[in-house]
Amino acid sequence: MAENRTRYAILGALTLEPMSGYDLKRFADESVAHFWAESYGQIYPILKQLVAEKLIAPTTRKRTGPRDRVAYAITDRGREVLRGWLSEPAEHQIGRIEILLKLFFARNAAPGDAIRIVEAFRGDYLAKLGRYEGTEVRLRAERGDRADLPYWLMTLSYGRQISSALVAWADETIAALRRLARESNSPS
Amino acid sequence: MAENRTRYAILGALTLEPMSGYDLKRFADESVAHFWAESYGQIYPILKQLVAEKLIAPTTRKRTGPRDRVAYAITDRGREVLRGWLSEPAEHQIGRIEILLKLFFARNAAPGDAIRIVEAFRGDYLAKLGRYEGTEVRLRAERGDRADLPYWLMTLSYGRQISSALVAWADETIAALRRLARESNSPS
DNA sequence: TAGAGCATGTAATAGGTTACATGATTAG
DNA sequence: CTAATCATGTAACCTATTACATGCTCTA
Repeated sequence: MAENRTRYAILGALTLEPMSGYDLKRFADESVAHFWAESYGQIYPILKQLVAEKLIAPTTRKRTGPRDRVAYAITDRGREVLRGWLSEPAEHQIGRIEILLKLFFARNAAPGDAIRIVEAFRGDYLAKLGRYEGTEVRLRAERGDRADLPYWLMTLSYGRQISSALVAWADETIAALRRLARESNSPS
Repeated sequence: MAENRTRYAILGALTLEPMSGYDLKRFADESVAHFWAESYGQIYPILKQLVAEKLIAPTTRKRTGPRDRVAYAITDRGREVLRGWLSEPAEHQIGRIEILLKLFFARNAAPGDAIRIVEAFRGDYLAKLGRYEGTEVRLRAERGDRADLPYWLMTLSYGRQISSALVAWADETIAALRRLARESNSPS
């Protein structure tokens, strides 16, 4: 069973600085959103668990906003556990890719449907590609001092390479689908 | 909420021929395994649901093996529902990519760990790449008659392109990690 | 003074995997 | 005879998302 990775995402984020549940969600949304998502429904219960296991500890409350804010800091044991996880190979998920499921059964679809779907897919990834470029520029400018920066850029590069491979695949696939449509219209 | 896609996977498979729950699992394992997985715990309950909704119907039992085997056939309503789903754009999942999470926090890891992990990752995708080539040859030979073949090849191409992009990314990333390690050992 | 953002949390639900139970038959 | 394969199913569990509740404070 895929062990709960949210725990490690939280431990990892807390190595950067102490954060509250709210902070963690914000952090996830702006930094790792392109390959990782977290929801409050996961974060808060797991924060409690981690405190019980002494992997993190609440720091003194601060009043930064309209409400008290409990920031959690990672403990030495927390760092050990994180390091342990980091030393294990990454499980690779089988991943369910919806567009491929549709394409696999596309013979049952109306003629233009498959093409439209792949075109939309292409558009999504082209847009992502643009955003990655932007993020890289911004990261280098704002976070050029961070020792973590090189690692962050590696994750961005992953996104960039996947996206451009998928745009290329979409182009090829759209061409093939058009060919198929022509052939079935005018069977020589 | 991501509507239950297993329903459509089953409906789609039953357009090829009537199948039992057992058959469906086998079919998934050998045809769409590289982008879709199904488990019995999903298949059997959903078969019942689909029967109740009249999207599929049990055919007469056959004795092909040591036990009775109930094959289900898709109904006209089932085909309609499938076509409806096929006409909608594919939702794209945010996807949680574990190796990127590890890399993102890799500054906390022991020196060689990140490199080892990316190397293992590279090996996995290189192996996949080889399997895709094999599958394509086999498919063309065994299923060259199937009208669905062109669609199936498109899903294979996706796998091939993703895999080779990821091998390239891994190469680049391993090089970058080695550079980082050298720099931290001998800070000029 | 209304609404947006801050901040924490929970309950309901969905979607899925794993492990197990059951029992027949066939191949080695 | 024993193990593997055929075949169907279920219960327990895990992970995660969504939607909601609460209530404060700052801004327009």
